[in-house]
Amino acid sequence: MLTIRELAKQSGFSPTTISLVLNDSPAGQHIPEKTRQKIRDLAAKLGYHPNQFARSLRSSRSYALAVMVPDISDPYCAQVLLGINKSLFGSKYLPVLVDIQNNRARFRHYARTLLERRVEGVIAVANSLQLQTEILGTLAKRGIPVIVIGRESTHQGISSVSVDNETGARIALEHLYEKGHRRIAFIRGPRKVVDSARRWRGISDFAKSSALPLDKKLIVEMKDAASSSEEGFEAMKKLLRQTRGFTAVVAFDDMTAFGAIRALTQAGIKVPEDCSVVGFDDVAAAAYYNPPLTTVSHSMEKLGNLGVSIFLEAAQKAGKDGRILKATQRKLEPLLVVRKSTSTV
Amino acid sequence: MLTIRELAKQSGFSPTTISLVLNDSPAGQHIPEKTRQKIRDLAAKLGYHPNQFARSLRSSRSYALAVMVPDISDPYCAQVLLGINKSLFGSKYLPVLVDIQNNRARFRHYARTLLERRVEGVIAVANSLQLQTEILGTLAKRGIPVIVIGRESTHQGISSVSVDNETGARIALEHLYEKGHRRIAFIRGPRKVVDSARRWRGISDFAKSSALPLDKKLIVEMKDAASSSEEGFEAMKKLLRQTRGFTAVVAFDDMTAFGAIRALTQAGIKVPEDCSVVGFDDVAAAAYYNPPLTTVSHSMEKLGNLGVSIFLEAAQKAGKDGRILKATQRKLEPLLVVRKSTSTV
DNA sequence: TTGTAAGCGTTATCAT
DNA sequence: ATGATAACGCTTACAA
Repeated sequence: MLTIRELAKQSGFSPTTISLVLNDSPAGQHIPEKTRQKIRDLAAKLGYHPNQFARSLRSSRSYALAVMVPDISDPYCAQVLLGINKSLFGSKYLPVLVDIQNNRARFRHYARTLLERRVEGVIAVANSLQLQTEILGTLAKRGIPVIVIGRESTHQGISSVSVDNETGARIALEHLYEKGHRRIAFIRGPRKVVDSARRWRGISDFAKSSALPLDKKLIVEMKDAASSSEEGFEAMKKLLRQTRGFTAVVAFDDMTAFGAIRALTQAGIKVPEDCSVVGFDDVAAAAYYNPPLTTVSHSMEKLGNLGVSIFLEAAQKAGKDGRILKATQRKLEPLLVVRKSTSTV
Repeated sequence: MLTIRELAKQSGFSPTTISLVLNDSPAGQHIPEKTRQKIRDLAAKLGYHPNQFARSLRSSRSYALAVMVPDISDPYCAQVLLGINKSLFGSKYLPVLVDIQNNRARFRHYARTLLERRVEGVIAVANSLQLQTEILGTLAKRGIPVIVIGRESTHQGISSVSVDNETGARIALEHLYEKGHRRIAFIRGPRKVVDSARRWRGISDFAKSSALPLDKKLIVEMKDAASSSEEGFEAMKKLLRQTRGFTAVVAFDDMTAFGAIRALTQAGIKVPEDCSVVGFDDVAAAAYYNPPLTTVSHSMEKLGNLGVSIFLEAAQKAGKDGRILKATQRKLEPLLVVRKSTSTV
């Protein structure tokens, strides 16, 4: 492998000069263009690449960003990852993927590993369960920027990028209301999940302000977060057993909506002709579901983008003055995407 | 940060002894248990972690495995990633995620970066287009184990884990045949995509051996690989414009099947009552689609597992005798997963 | 049984 | 304007 010393020999300049040129170091301001050219040309010709290990050892920087996801096969994660990758391209950072598998032990294990590897930051896609904060806190305390995606962080020193759940739920309901729906059913998220409460507040606020009655018979609550599609399916079946007196459903999220739609179709109820359905998230499959799902989009890609830009800023600051950037909280406004699963009464 | 030298001072032993103990080096066989204990205890107490940068510099090993995907938001990739991550857990390797975005320029860019970072291997999820081989070849030539997932590699020095497409297509068709279907339509994959031809061979072989006529009117070919769901939708609409004389469809893959189902539903044709549909891949969404899709599963998770085990073996060999393991080709037998999108005539 | 010292490749400091 | 040198922290051949 070609080293800078070898390059020095071949070019007749010293390693120092070469390093200064190749890194455009401010300390090498005075090196004449002619020298620079010679060095650059030779480096290119010989295919010289600085050894990252040596660099890292010198600078104690890994140029690695850890991306933690609760479960890689969750389509929600995939979109966020997309955003992260796009934003990271062009920077000198490479993402290290860490899949927690919704598992506490793995979480601990990886937290250690990441420390040892000296990753320069961690972007963690929020788990529906709240496992994370404590361990992430450990990382943050060690001076590593931690950014949580998808949930507001209360913890000092942890940044977050999340969605305005309240507004999201409100515009979903508003859409149905405007389409003339008055008998609307709800599949609420599990109590444990933080988002549930917020979304429900959006619902009840809108209901109050528009004098829409919320019938308890039309409200089902999900049990836990695993396989929301199955849960949506069951919830809808339960709903249908009790009553058919509704013309629309607000589902907790897209996966729930998918399950609900299946149950409706199976019961011979057509979506959207006989019953409208709205989801939340705008997961990729929403666009090609049968029928394509009207849903609240909060551009998970954008969540990822924002997460990266917070990280990049923190990393830069850290490199400069060795100080730690204080945590940032950002919130994204959601948007309704109207597809084929909703229609007028 | 605590160094081995500091630990040496505190313990009264030399850095050498400490290194030998902490790494269970064969060279340190003769160190008595008592010393070992003392050292281990102190290291644990002080929370000593060896600096990976220094280690890497010494050993020129990065303990990083690059995972290249054509498009992270493709559900096919997600499943493979899951398998890779699961298999990598417990090893000392961490996956570096590289999303090519179906883009040649990015591919080149990342190939360079990965070389510089000295990743110890590359697992590349096959692109539907054939961009890859040349650049991957460059990596392989440099002695980095390259494993392609999802397509047979012809290139010397590149390993691969792929699916028996022929068998897969055959069992899909066979299933419909056994359910009594005789007028069967086909949405063929794009010509460019290698898998298309293989799957079609499986189809025509079965047709021949069972005297099933293949009616040209019932065969549509897709144009390119982008957004196969949309293409499936269009293909089915085209099919329906020409004729309705079929009771079942074999789609190129799951995404195509999703599109086809949407078109059928939209035309008032019920799946599976009026028309059966089979897919290929068993993407996650297949399980919760409306209706849940009968499809050929080739456990992409397992593809990922196998890819990792090939890599791990190669990496170990490389570490030992510095030699490069010769490329391995593996093929997985697919399996039919019967769900709700197919029924008897 | 344990310790000394060299070297991995880079870059920052200081000298020329 | 350019170069010599030391240091980053670890491992390992060799010495004691």
